[in-house]
Amino acid sequence: MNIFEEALQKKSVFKNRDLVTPHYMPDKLPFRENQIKQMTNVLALALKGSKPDNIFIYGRTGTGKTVTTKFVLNQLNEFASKTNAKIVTTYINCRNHPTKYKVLLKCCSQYYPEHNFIGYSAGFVYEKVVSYVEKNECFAIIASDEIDTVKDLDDLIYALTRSNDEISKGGISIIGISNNVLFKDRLDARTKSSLCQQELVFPPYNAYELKEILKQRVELAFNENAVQESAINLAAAIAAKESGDARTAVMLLLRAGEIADQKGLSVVTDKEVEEARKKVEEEIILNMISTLPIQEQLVLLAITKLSLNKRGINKLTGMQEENVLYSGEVYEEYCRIARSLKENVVSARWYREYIHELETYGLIVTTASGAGQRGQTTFIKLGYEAQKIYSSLSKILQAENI
DNA sequence: CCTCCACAGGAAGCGCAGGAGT
DNA sequence: ACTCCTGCGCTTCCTGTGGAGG
Repeated sequence: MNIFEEALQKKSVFKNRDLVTPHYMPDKLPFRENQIKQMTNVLALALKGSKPDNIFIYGRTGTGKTVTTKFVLNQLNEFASKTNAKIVTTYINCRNHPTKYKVLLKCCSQYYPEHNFIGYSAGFVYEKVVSYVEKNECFAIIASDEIDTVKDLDDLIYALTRSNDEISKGGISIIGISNNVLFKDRLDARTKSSLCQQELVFPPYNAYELKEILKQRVELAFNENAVQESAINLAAAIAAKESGDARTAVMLLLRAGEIADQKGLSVVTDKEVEEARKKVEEEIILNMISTLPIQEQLVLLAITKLSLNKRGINKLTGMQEENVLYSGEVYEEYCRIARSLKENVVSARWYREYIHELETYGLIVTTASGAGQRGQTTFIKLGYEAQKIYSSLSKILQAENI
């Protein structure tokens, strides 16, 4: 028998596996009715012929910011084309378009699909965007996901806000999406007030909500009775405890289903979810680490190596503690590693910036030294199990040929 | 009490790449 | 095609901090 024929004939717990991948966009968004209503109310102004306020959306990863926004924009487009309202919506992931210029360029490529504006000056592209809106007397809604990654955000917001003065009929509105709560406070006061005319918060899902979401997905994606109720509960409980993140919850189910398939089981139980949990956690860590610059990976490597090799003894109590490291010794270890790998070694000052970065990603936890310690230092601890980080790191560094 | 230690983190500046202006 | 400009990653230098030790 052909090996592919064999693979196709293999029984599966999935009815439609695509529906439990993170890319799938459900047509029902439970527990986001409020946010949808608020967004709809603001954007509906465009249908009545006046410019909607700018909206700023924030919430942690996996709280449904992106899907909800896309969903509302889809509905808006659908309705607008039915009623011949002049509305253009653009969705931009700013991680891939991290400057004012690139955001505007992306808008242009949608407004003028037959033209290619790459290489034109920033001013020209801006004019093109404004004149399109002006000429068509339409309302442009620009949704900028991960807006905190835009370098010259103040300029972008200012330019788009100001453009509304030049446009007599129609207007440009911005929907900014961010998962960084602190980001809002770092903004220039003017930018902040114009971007945050309307604010929307997406709170993390609790265990009950996650359970309902998972149930809905299970019905769509899995065969009937292929997932035990308790397995769903467990997946929801794990995700709720760790982050309230719907994406990890869905990933848990997906991996659990795959594990069941591998074992040739027809039902997904708690056991598979438990196994999937390890896998998903590793995937998350691997993902996070692989996007880090090499130097930060080396700092992290220094921390993991030390935590694996060393006892951590609290000098005050003399007790065997969890692997707590001193900032100084980590720096020394990092220098050794970097030198031995023939990578350049950054200064201690910059190393401290790296430590901050790593902390914001949750990969490490730092605490200021208190009494019992000579002088001022920072204690560093890993945010995840050292062994897991170590295995991810060695995979990545190997792939990079280091 | 003063001084030293072991750092934290601000300020200034430097070399570089790539984009803008001419 | 050319210079000019600007942002980025980084270094150097410096001031601040709070306990330890004399």
